[in-house]
Amino acid sequence: MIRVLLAEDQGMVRGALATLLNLEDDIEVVGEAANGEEALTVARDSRPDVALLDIEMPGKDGITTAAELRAALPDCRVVILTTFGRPGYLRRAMEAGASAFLVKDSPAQELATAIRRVLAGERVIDPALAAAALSAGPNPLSPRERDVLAASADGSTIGDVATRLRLSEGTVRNYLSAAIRKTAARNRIEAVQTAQRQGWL
Amino acid sequence: MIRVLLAEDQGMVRGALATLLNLEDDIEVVGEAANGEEALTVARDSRPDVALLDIEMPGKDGITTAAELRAALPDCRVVILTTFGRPGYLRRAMEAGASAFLVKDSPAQELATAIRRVLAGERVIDPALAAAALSAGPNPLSPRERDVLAASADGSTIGDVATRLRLSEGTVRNYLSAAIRKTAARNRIEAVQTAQRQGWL
DNA sequence: GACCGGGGATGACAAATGTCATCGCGAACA
DNA sequence: TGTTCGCGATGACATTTGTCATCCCCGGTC
Repeated sequence: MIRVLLAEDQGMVRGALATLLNLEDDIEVVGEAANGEEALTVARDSRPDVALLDIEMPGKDGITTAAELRAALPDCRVVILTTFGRPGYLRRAMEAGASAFLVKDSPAQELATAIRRVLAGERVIDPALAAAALSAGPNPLSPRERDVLAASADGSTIGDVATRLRLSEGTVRNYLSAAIRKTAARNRIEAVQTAQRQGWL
Repeated sequence: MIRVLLAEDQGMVRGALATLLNLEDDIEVVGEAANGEEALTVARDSRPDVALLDIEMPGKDGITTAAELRAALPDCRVVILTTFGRPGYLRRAMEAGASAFLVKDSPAQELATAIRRVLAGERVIDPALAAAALSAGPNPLSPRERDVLAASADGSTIGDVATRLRLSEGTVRNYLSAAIRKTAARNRIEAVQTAQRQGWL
């Protein structure tokens, strides 16, 4: 039996996926979690063979969780499951040690297939997505530019961001200007959007 | 047997939910759809007792679909399923003739329960969400303010919006200013965000 | 007929944002 | 040892955005 841990914040989706997986006669869901923290503690107890991690979770996200899980349980393979097939997500997931990267758009039966293939030592990645991730290149934003852009994402004013990040307003403007240039945007709203679309935040 | 139509764009979630529902011995999924248009055509063929509609779908969204479905098949009850429990969504869903409003956060077994209760003539709504929707009041934005705010949501410049909506730049600024005031925001980014959070767009 | 309210517009003004040049500091690096 | 790069800052400047008063037109409605 393949022992699976399932981390997904939406209860209805989590329950449905668990049911789906438990119907497979070689798969058994041995733990469920609604966020990254929970996934780590549950994993330490249940010792799964594969952890299925959603990226978009409150608190600790799936990619961060993947990295910590790989460190804590090196034998446990990680399958990343996400709503958005963003190039930066894929890149970061691979760097965090994931063995597979699935988007929720794909048909349901691919989930069990991917789990089996991962356990056989394979890596499972949508070829089109892999190509997109490679052609998009790495994140061009410096860490600080990322911080500033992320802090601006909620509509905060430059003054707000400066206070929150303990920077001068001029500095914030400079970083934003650089981010806008690097994302080929016309203002920070567009910059935030392209950065998010690429998975750079 | 309760005949259910399932409309949800994410293949993996749709498949899992279908499996979950088919396990119930009084429920049968008689049709699946990945968007609103498809849901309508499938419904005309499969004549479901209940249609389960996701709001966030590409093309025709779940609420619009609900209204058209109620017109085409008056005997078919509508259950709205959504990721976001936004007050405006609930309000619009009810106005579109929905019998139930579920958020995907809630546990999986609530889905089957809700379907049975809806078929028994009940309405199923999370009380906390209902209270939020009532206390939030109706959408304060005029139709045109809504248009302009929605057109600004993607980071377009005022000039862009003016061109797209065939308005003068000054007019766009005026509408945006009004929308900012009504949403108690400090700039249009915040205005867009609160409007989206309330389900006003 | 008078009186709204919404849509659309103009002009003026203040405030916020974006751009650029320039500086200092420190760490990495060839 | 000099060079490069990221971080942080300042000042000046042009542009964009947000606010406000004021106007016109039109379709209700009292």
